[in-house]
Amino acid sequence: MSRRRTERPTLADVAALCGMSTITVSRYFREPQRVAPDASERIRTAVERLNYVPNLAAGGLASARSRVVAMVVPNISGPIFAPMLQALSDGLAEHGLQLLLASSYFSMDAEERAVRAFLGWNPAALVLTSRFHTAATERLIAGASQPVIETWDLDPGRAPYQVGFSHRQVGRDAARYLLDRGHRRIGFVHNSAAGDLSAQERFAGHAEVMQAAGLPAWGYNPTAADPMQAGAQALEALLARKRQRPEALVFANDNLACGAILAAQRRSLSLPQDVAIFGFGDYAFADKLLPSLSTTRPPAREMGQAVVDIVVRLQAAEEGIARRVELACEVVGRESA
Amino acid sequence: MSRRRTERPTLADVAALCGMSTITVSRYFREPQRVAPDASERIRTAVERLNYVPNLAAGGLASARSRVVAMVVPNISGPIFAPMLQALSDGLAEHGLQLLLASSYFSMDAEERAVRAFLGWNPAALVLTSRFHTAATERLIAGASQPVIETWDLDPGRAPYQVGFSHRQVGRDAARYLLDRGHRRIGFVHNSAAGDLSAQERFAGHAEVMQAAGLPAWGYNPTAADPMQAGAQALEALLARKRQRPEALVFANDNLACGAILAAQRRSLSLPQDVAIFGFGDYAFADKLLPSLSTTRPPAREMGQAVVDIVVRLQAAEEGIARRVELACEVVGRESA
DNA sequence: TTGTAAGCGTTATCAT
DNA sequence: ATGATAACGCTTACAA
Repeated sequence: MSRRRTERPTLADVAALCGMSTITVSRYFREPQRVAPDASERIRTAVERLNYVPNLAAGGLASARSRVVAMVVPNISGPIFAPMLQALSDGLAEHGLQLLLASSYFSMDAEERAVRAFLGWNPAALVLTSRFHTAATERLIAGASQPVIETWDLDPGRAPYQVGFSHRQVGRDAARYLLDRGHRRIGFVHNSAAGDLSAQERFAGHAEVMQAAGLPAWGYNPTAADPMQAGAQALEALLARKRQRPEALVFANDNLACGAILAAQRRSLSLPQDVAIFGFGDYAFADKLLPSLSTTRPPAREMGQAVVDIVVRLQAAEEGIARRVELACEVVGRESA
Repeated sequence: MSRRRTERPTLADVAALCGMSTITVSRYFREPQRVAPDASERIRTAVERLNYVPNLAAGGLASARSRVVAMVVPNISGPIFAPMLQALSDGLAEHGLQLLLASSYFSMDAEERAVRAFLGWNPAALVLTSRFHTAATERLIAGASQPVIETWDLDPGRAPYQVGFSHRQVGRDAARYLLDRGHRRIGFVHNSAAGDLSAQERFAGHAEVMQAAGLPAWGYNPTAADPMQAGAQALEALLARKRQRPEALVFANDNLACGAILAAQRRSLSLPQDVAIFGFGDYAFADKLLPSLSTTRPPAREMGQAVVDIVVRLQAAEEGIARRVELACEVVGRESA
């Protein structure tokens, strides 16, 4: 008995219409060069006539492969990951691949749920952000037959493919940039959002350079949940200090730094004279602030493209794909530091 | 002969491990209340032991339904659509649905390709941006058995579900806002990116109100491809006019308006005295500029939530789901106008 | 270059 | 409450 619930034509309908077997029509889509020109032409016509759209669930089931790439990002709407997503989505589309997306809000549990659901699709690849996951996620990706690609971070010790940069190096470079400009009392403002382990890596790099220069490394923890408010809070609190008033501040990200710049505007401070401000991320607003924000630009688009490259080469079953792609960040010196 | 290409456990493996049939295990996932408590418990243990992940392609094939919602947006990384995507993705995740995403760059052909690919997944719903599509896309969605939801626009004449707002009304409201503030020579700066038909709707609303007030409606077409540069170009050109120098400018979007504000900063103009600036979109940087940008906030998150609501009710086969959800935009008066 | 047969892992249907 | 069986629409393996 037929269980067809849609009127959608199938491969069999196309095959019947042009008097060929289903497998030939199937080949027409997957390996066109193996189908004779006149057969191709007849198939093309039939496909058009019926407005045939291949059922990808059926294809995925039969081949145990799919043309989707699944990615989990902390958030979609933020200025951080969007450029990478765009590059990823565009690059995948060029190769006939599609993007399945979920956001984790820096919650490893949410990431785990997303990974679990995604693996059910047999994705061509599973792309994650950062290298910190729950134990269950680790188990899932270790047992997965799909390739896993971690982004925004690097860790030579790990098994998955990695496309990223060194957060520690970002911290080092920012500290050196400020030291080179003569600052000595340099503070680091942490992200009030917990779970941003990469930001802690950046602080580690910062601290490393400070200590090598014989200077104290210290961080400030704002309590405000909203990043802009947290940045403002940090600025107010630190400039109010009688002793050890900082000359420069590195913020865990541009949102925090932006909050500080706006707070400085309101208080009519002049930056960077009163205090130099340095961020991370080079968000879209960084060059629009007054003063414009000095920050570090992560290789967002480049990471997206590198992921596409890996996926495409995996699809083609190429050999010798590099397991680790290290990309460089760029210090963008503007007015605020 | 077995064609299994992965070691991944299947429903049959779980069933074998706990001595039940596959269908019972299948029910455990889909209709838990129909499985006896002790059976449930045994299944739960087996699932955990094997780290079982359901094959969604198989499920989708068998049921002709899937737990994915496919969406095509003009772009992912822009400040415009990201908040809606975030709300959509989050809302879907709460209901165990996933988001398949593609960007069209305002190209109807790219949209068509994406729609074609997406329909192959039998998505629970297909979500599009705007109501302008190629003829082939129209044919595809007309013939699709999946529900189609159009967003960011409204058109009573169309068949798909719609969740949006009136761009024409946005144009009207902006013009009235500026008229109320005493401006009379008000210009409209078009988007240099072609294909943004919604922006032309906003201009139509603008023109309507201007003409009703007995004032001329006119638009300026910048040529620079980059929106920020286009905005700057428009400001320079229009303020250089000897006669009919505008008192206020409505920009097709906040990017253009931002370009104008930064250009004004460089020229040390004082806004809104020299010229009032009004945007559209309420992008993340709008309140961070100096002066902060007056603009219209579209109901981005609300649209995402409304789409989720429709999808969930469709999944539950509810009756009487509204085919058109009209949401309101909000004029956000700040410093620039 | 094309075709046949079997199977991918799940769910709908019907039966008990 | 549970199960047997037959699809779902496609691709693999092998054959011709």
